[in-house]
Amino acid sequence: MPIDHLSATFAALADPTRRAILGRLANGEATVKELAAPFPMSAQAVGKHLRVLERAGLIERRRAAQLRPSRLRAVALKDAAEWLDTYRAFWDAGFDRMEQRLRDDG
Amino acid sequence: MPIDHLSATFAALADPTRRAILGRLANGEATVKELAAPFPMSAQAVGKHLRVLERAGLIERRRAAQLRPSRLRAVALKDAAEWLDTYRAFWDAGFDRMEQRLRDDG
DNA sequence: GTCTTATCAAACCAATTGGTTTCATAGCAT
DNA sequence: ATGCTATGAAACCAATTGGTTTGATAAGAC
Repeated sequence: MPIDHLSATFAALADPTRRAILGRLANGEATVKELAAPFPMSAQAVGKHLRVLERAGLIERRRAAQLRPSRLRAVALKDAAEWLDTYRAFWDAGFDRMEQRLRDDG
Repeated sequence: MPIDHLSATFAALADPTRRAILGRLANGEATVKELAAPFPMSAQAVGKHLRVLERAGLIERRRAAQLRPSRLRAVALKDAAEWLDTYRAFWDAGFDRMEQRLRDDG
């Protein structure tokens, strides 16, 4: 298990089910059962995905009666986005290597 | 193994060694041995990381004598960055849920 | 030609992942 | 009280991961 925050974030995003869950939570809170509905898997499996997302800081969960609604913590995506942003200049200008960029700038 | 491109990309980025390799390649081509030097692991282990990066489209490799220099393909990060960008508005404005954002906009 | 270097490939291993099933528990409904 | 519903927890399993070691191969160096 990766101990650094960035690795945990990217690992959490490396699963289409988890990305879909985040997409659903962008519309607001949802319970485990609601989140599981679209997927061909048990609610327990979705519960495991939620735990991965929670450990990565990407969601928060609260207690409401016997329900455990999750909600998005989008700010946890910030570091990942910033890491990628350091490479944006490379592909935006069609350069894959910094040396090329420096050469053409000079 | 995830078949979708986005999952493969995020999975490739979910390892600090691989992110460091990409950082090194931002300065230009490097051989397996050069890339392995900073890490406390065998060149074979780094070779495996390179294969992961290659399958994700994040690097390209060529043959030069007995060397196999790798170079960055930054454009392969574009989709991942765009996925994250769809959430940027959430944390930029301090909102974690779209419903809040819509409510405040209205 | 022989040696050395750089790399890949394969076998192996422990730990992790992503799913299942089963059981336990908490709380609403009747 | 009794039962149903939502969820968590644990045991289990197959596949994957990230490393190792060993052996093969390809190409430059002497």
